[in-house]
Formats: sequence, C-alpha cells, structure tokens
Amino acid sequence: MPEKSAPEAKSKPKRSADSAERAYQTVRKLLVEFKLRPNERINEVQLSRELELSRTPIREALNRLASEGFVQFAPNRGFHVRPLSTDGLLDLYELRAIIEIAAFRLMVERAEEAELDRFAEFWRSVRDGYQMRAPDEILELDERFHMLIAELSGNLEIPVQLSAINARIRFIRRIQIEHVSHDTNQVHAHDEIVDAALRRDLEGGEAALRRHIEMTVSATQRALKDALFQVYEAETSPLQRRKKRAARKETPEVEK
Amino acid sequence: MPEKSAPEAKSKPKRSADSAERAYQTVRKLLVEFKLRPNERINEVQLSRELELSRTPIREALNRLASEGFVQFAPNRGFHVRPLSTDGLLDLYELRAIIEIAAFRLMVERAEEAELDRFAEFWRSVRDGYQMRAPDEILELDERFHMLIAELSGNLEIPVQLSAINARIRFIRRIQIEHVSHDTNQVHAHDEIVDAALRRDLEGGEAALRRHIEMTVSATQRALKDALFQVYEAETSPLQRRKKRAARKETPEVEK
DNA sequence: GGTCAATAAAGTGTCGACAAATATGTCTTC
DNA sequence: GAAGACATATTTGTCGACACTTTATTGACC
Repeated sequence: MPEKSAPEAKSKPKRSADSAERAYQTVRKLLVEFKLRPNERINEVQLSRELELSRTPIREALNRLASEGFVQFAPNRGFHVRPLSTDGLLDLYELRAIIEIAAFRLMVERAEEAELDRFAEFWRSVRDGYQMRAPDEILELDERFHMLIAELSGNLEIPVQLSAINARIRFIRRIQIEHVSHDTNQVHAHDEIVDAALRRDLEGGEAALRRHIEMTVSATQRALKDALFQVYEAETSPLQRRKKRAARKETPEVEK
Repeated sequence: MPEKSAPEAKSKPKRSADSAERAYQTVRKLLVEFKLRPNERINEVQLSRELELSRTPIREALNRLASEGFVQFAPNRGFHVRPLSTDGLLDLYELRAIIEIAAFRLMVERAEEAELDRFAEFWRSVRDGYQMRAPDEILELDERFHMLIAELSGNLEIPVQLSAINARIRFIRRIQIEHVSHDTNQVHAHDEIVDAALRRDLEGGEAALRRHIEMTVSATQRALKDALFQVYEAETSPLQRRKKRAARKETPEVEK
C-alpha cells in the first residue's frame, strides 16, 4: 500500500541519488501509464512537489523526454504531453518496419554464421510456452527478438534508433498485448523469420517480417480504441487532482 | 570610450532572450566547427564564462545536444564531445540511406501529382548555378532537396528522424563539400531522382538515390582525412586557453 | 625511484530565490 | 451583457550558492 508515504517528507535529506535520472524514470512511467494524459500541460512546480525534488532535475528529465518525443515543448509556456493521435502512431510503426526490414537485410548479408546461430538459439530458448507468459514478459521477449536482429545488422545506430522508437510505442503495445487475443501466429511468424535468416533467404524473411509487423499494426489499431477509452473515460491519476476552487461556484448543473 | 577594462561585465542585465536557445546554437556551432574537439571534456563553468550565462541554460543546451548525439554524458563526470569515428559516421550514413530510400518509395506510392510537381519545381528553381554557390548554400539546398522527399512520404516521423540524423552528420558534410571537388554529378543525380519520381519509377529512382548517397559517402570518407587533420593538427579554439597557473611557480626548468 | 594514501582543487548536481512572461480575474465602458 | 483595459496570480527562465564526486597534488613509505 503505497498510500501515505508522504507525511514525514523531509525524512531523508539524502541528496546525491541522481535525482534527474529518478525524475526521468518516474515521469516516463506516468506518461506510459497515462497518469499524465495526452495534451495535458505539465506543471513543473506541481511535479516537483509530487516527486519531492526541485525543478532543476525535473526540467532536465522533461528535456530528455521532449527529445524522445514523449512531450512537447514551447518556449515560455512549458511542456505538454504529446497528443495521442492514431496517425502519429501508425507513422511510428511504419518507420519501425522500415528500419527493421533493413536491419534484417543487413543481418542476412553480413552476420557470421555463429551470430545467426545465437539468434536462433535465443528464439529456441524462449519459444516454448511463449504465449503462456505474462503480457509484460511477452512484450519484452518480442522486443528482444527484434532488437537482436537490429544488433546483428552490424550498424550500431540501428539498435539505438529502434529502441528509441520502441520506447515511444511501448505503451500502446502493452495495451495491445493485454487486450488482443494474441494468437499463435506470433510464434509462427518468429519461426519463419528465424528460418529465413538461417537460410539467408532475403526475400522470404523480408516478407515474413513485413507480415508480422503488419499484423501487429492492425492489432494495435484495434487496441487503440481501448486505449482511447482508457485515457478519456477511466478515472486515474493521483496527480490529476484539481484542488482548484471547484468548491467555489458549486452550480451542479449539466454535469460533465 | 571608457577604458574600464573588466568591470563592463554586467553591461546588459538584459535577461529574457532565451539563453538556453542561444547557448544551444552557440555550442552547436562550436562543435560543428571543431572549436570543441572530439573527445574533449566540456567544462560547464568555463563555457558559462565564455557565453556569459549561468550554468543552467548551458546544461539544458548540453542535454539537448546529448540527445542529438553531438555530445555524450556520464553521470557525475559531465559531458564529452562525441568521438569522431569513421565507423559511427558510416553507420549514420547507412541509416540515412535506408530511411531516405524508403521515403522515396512512399512518396512515389502516395504523393499527389501536384506534390510531385512542387518537388520538381523546387529543383528546377535552384538547379541552374547550383555548383557555383557557396558551400553552405549547397549544403542547405541539398538538405532541403532530400527533406522534401521525406515530407512527401506522408509519414510525419520521417522528416523528424532524418533531420536529426542530418544534424549529426552536417559537420562532416560541410567539410566534404568544401574540400572535395563536388563534380556536376550531384546535379545529374538530382535530375535523375526528380525524373524517376515524376515517372513514378520506383526501381529507377531507388537506384539513382542509392548511387547518389553512396557517392556522397565515398566523398565523405575522403573528406574525413582532412577533417582529422583539421582537428588534430591545426591550432584553433579561443576556448582552448589554459590560463592555468603557469605564472605561479616560474621555475624555468625541464618542465614538459 | 615508484606506489599508494591523504588532502586539496576542480567540477558536477541540486536547490531556493527572484525576474520575466503568460494566464486569469476584475472592473469599466458602451 | 460583451469587449477591452488593467491588475493580480500563476508559471516558466535564469541565477548564484552550496553539497557531493571526481580528479589532481602532495607527501610518506617501501
């Protein structure tokens, strides 16, 4: 029960635990979980009270998040949570597909035999019972599967870019995996990709990869409805309190 | 003209000119021009003296530069200028080629006729005398040419990513354009690309684009030697002063 | 002479304070 | 009652100060 936690606030004047990093992780989590909602303005002072930090490390964290696309910045009017648009997400998926397919191509062209074996070995080691795992685990394993391809491409920028993109779509992927019946096609698709890689079959692997990603996208589109519901209907966010004056003009009329 | 020498410091208490932005632009320039050299440690205090700002906006600028890959960050030991490695650059170019070729493909598949015309029109308007222009202009026009393709892809993430990548290779491109005899092939290549786009010729355009980029890369490799020379041999950098103690123990002995 | 430890110097990380800028509320005028 | 002008409150931008880490210097010891 992380309920209270707060009252003895100044308990630890312990300073040096890299506040900026902590702020980054925390705010990122808030964003991923929709505790901070799309389009919402981010109030630095309020955040700094919540996290019991000064604004400096929070600002630093927000800057990082802005460069990753989680939030947007406008001079003299601070940070806003990036709006949640279908188009934007599909663009991200498309870009991801572009880079991943290129990565596969490079991997097939360049990787040593031993490296490909390592790739196949990884998949074999997690293949059984893949669908049975917890959603978070599936998500992580799938990401590692694709990240391995990126690494074996031999281009060091590719995994960097890809993980940046993944970070931005992970929140929706989580919803997708939880909500959609993730059929065994996922396993089959991975099988196909691994086989094609071992055979160094460019065309086949590319096609399989493309199918796999397109399937993920359509599953995501379905999931997006759920996400939008979760965001705009469900009541969440301990941060969301508006302790504003709401008590003032109590005209209980057309309630929202 | 008062010879007050030093105390003119606080001349302009003029505050509000978005120091962070100014710091960002200035430091970025220093990096691009090798005034701050690869691998060099960046001293925040020193920089803040040079720019006559406090460390806060400088830190903000450095964070942005770090997320763009210009500098690297290590907790408790600050920022370093990103090392200048051939491998890293080639990886970036490769990634750029991947995204650009995909953008071309999408453009050909999706763009309206009128948009393609706009693209062709842009190139026509700058084509004549292209090689005669100043290096900086050529660089900018070339970037706009490619950025137009990215925009017409219809994927909003593509121009974003591409301009981030461009930012990281621009410094070397500038050197390349200045040093290498930029033959007319550049113009011819652009011609080919525009023609292919108007014909909606996927294969031809892709091939032309690939050739164009590969040519740029090899030119860059040649330029890299010059760059390394410029960095490690030439004497530059008014920032480089070591006003250390040198005056203190004047023991004109063996000393280094 | 070289290695290591203690100590000093330099540099980074975070804070609280205040100025500039923007948003909100109130009053006046029509 | 609406639009605009002014005053007030909130929020962001920057600063200087200081605590904590890392790095350089000194000196003891082998």
